[in-house]
Amino acid sequence: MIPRPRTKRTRRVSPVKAGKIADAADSTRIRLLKAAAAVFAEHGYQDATVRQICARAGANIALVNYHFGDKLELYTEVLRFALQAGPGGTRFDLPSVAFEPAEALRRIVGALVDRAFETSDQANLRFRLILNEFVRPSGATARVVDVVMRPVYERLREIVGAILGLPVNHQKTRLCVHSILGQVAHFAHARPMMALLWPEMTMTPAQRELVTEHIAAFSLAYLHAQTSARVPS
Amino acid sequence: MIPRPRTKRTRRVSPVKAGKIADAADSTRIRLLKAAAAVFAEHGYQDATVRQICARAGANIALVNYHFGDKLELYTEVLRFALQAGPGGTRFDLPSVAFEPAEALRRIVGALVDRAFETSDQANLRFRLILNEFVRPSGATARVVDVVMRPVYERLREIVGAILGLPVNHQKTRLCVHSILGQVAHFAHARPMMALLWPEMTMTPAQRELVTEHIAAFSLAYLHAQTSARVPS
DNA sequence: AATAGATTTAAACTATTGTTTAACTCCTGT
DNA sequence: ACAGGAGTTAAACAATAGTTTAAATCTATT
Repeated sequence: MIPRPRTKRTRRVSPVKAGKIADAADSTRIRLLKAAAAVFAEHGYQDATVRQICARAGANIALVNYHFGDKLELYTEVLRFALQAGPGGTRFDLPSVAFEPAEALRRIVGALVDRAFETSDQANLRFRLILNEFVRPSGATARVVDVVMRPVYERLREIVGAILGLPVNHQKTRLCVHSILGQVAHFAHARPMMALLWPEMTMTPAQRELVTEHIAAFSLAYLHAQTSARVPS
Repeated sequence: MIPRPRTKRTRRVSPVKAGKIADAADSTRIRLLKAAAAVFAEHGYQDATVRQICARAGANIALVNYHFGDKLELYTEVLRFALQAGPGGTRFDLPSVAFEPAEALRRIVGALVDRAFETSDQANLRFRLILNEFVRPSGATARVVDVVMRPVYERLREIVGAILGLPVNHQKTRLCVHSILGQVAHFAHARPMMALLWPEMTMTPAQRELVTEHIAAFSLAYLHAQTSARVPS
């Protein structure tokens, strides 16, 4: 897996990088990035193979090293490429601050759940990349967290804090945020297990909406109960 | 990874299997099982290597194939070995039916959380084996589910159903059970991510108790709210 | 003690991984 | 036209994986 460090030679960046040559040159580069995004999202960093990626991109095996140096740099580039706002799409559907907190919570949960089960969508690729990082950190985990996870986390803390009437870094605020994230991650992640325990739950669109509503209601019950019966801890 | 199917030859079982020879024979077998349980629990099925296991057991590399046929059969045997009730311990601390449902829920959550963070304990090995199956099914997933996960799942359905006043296979009952399991799995599983988002949460014993109490309270809020404001769906 | 079978060992084998090499093609600028 | 570099290719390389082999060792029974 980890070959001995040898003469690592990344592509010498062309002096005419942005010139007419760039189009044709970037073509396979982009194809590799797209293929890599799909394969990494499906299998995770460790299980995705360079050959898989190249086959999907219709490129030679050596090209990932030629264009990106090595597999990890390709992965980092995929994250940079896939995690930033797509063309015309907001970064992670962070609901506007205009919504009342409860509605904002519903929307962010809905966005996360939809995203987790949407197939073959770029937004979904993003989500799966993150989910994989959750359980199998890959050396680029810190970047994933900073770029994608933390915004969602901070936004959720604002929303939950607003409902609870507690500061965003209060212990209780954070625990609740993790409870919400945990539910979403579980439904998205434990599918092979759920298929055995609850075969009827196949996450059809209707079931997805049901799950979203459930998670929101399940979470809001506690949040609202805390609001009404306030005992400063 | 998957070598071509050749002449698969498992150990020819000795005719004097239960005789005096068995002790010495089972010795390395048991050592392999214990080492394998630890390594599989730590790294998961795919990432654990036969060489790691044998090194830990102080055994030759060929012995896992000699005694178990192949890696997957060893893993299956580890599950059979590790997942059944240990000497003098109940299977999964399923709380007695004597407790009132809310207390039973607290206890089962507490047992799961403790188990998830207890280090170097056999019960913890069990739990980690299961957690790994959650996210990276290994071909023995069905067995893990049947032997370990399903009892917890069924028990939780009884408890939640009792609080909700709904049958165990009602949709809402199942959704709530998954919300609870999801929270536990999340706190147990997303530690590398949580270390980045919430560095202070290091799951000390005190924090574990806090998390347990939180998950129970968070979940019971919804369950109790549903009980009081019943609207048949 | 001797023998037969069970167990253990070191080494090899096969497949797959990421990576590198050297030749080759193609295009561009002079 | 042609020199030169960017891009591409097939092949090989090194490391590691699980597995197998054939010989050595051990052990229990005769």
